[in-house]
Amino acid sequence: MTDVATEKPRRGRPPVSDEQRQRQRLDISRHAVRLFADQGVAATSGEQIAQAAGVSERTFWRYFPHKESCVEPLLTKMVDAFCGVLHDWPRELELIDHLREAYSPLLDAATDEDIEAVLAVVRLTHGERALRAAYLMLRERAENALGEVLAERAGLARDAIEVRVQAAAMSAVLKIATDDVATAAADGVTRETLEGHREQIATALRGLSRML
Amino acid sequence: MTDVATEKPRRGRPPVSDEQRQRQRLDISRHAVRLFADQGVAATSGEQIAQAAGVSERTFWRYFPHKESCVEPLLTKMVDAFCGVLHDWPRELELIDHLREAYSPLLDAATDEDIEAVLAVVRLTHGERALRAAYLMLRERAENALGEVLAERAGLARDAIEVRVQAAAMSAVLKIATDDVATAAADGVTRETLEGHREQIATALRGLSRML
DNA sequence: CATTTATTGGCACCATCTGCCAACAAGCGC
DNA sequence: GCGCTTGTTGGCAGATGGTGCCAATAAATG
Repeated sequence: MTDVATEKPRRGRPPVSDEQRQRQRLDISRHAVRLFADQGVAATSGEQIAQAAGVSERTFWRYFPHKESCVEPLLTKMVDAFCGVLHDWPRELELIDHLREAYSPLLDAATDEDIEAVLAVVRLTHGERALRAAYLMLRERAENALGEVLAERAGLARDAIEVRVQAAAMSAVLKIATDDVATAAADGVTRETLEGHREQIATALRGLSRML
Repeated sequence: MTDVATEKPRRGRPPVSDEQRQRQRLDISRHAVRLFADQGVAATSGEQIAQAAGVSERTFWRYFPHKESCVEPLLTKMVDAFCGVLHDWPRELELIDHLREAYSPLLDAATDEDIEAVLAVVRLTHGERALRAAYLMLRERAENALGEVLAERAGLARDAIEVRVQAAAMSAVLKIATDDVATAAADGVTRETLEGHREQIATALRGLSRML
């Protein structure tokens, strides 16, 4: 009776592992994004995505509550990686210096194709309302993670006004930098454009501090 | 042949004026928001909104491309008012000082019911994904307007990085302040809660500058 | 009143997404 | 292997979101 796990003999088929599920979602996500980029979101039906990913339409809708949320797994992967870097941000370093050190592994963690796909999505969000909405909501999640890191660093409560404001401001900076890189990489991603993201962030951060 | 207007004798029924159309949209908007607040967005059908507003479902869908965009007229009214205040921001004043002077008329321009409705929408956006998306897109429009004001003040191009970053940061501050006021006014709006918005903004702006 | 143009409402239609259920897959003890 | 239990899948029906098309009507002009 001490261990909760022993109380359940666990009969029957076990549920699929969470990672398994995530990988499945990610796989579908890649197919969906390719279709979105090729023919637009509106012109891509759920049936089409399901077929491309090799699942029935029904299970597709089980994996994704809305069509637009197909972009989520791909984007979250990046956002999570970035949040990880953020989390290791040592107290004594400026953010930009920390990024200079820790940014490259972030890029190596993903395949070039995935990075390309993510940037394609970011570009798509400028014309596709539905995607824009999904994108913005994801950025809010990132802002939240950023808020927690900042709160811990400053020794303040997560909901302190300074923490929230600074998280929002930095998040905005990151958004702009990302947007710039995405448009710059419109035709073909080179290692330089990606490394440029860091410096883009640096420039933007400077622009922020100059406003007093 | 010199005047374009004289070339067209204009026969047949004239198109409804733009303001007329806006007023119609605003009217429907009010009905929709009430329903949204009462029973949630998902539980409110387009048919229901149309019926409440006294138009056919078909024309309802003509006025609003998506269900969620029903909140737009009500929100834009506020955003536009705010942008107007921003536009009159004299070069020599700090933003917060300008707001202290010009903020009250903004509140008087709308009925208490509309203000209440707007705040209700802002609160709703925390739980209703669809509304959140619409809300965020509207905020982007506001950020854009802010960017133009800032660009003019600073004598810089609209797409200069400093301008964009500062607009984004200030927009984020405004968002947080608005959120706080909306939750604070959860049960009943008093004049104080609304005037408090100004000071909320002031506090937030201070929090921003403290980040260096 | 006839003509012209704009808006409206009704209908058919496709796409999105959900509930329900039968089929099947994957573990367990025997 | 066979049952038993549980989780996932796919198919089908159905509600809702949203669009195109067309007839009816409204508002102007002469």
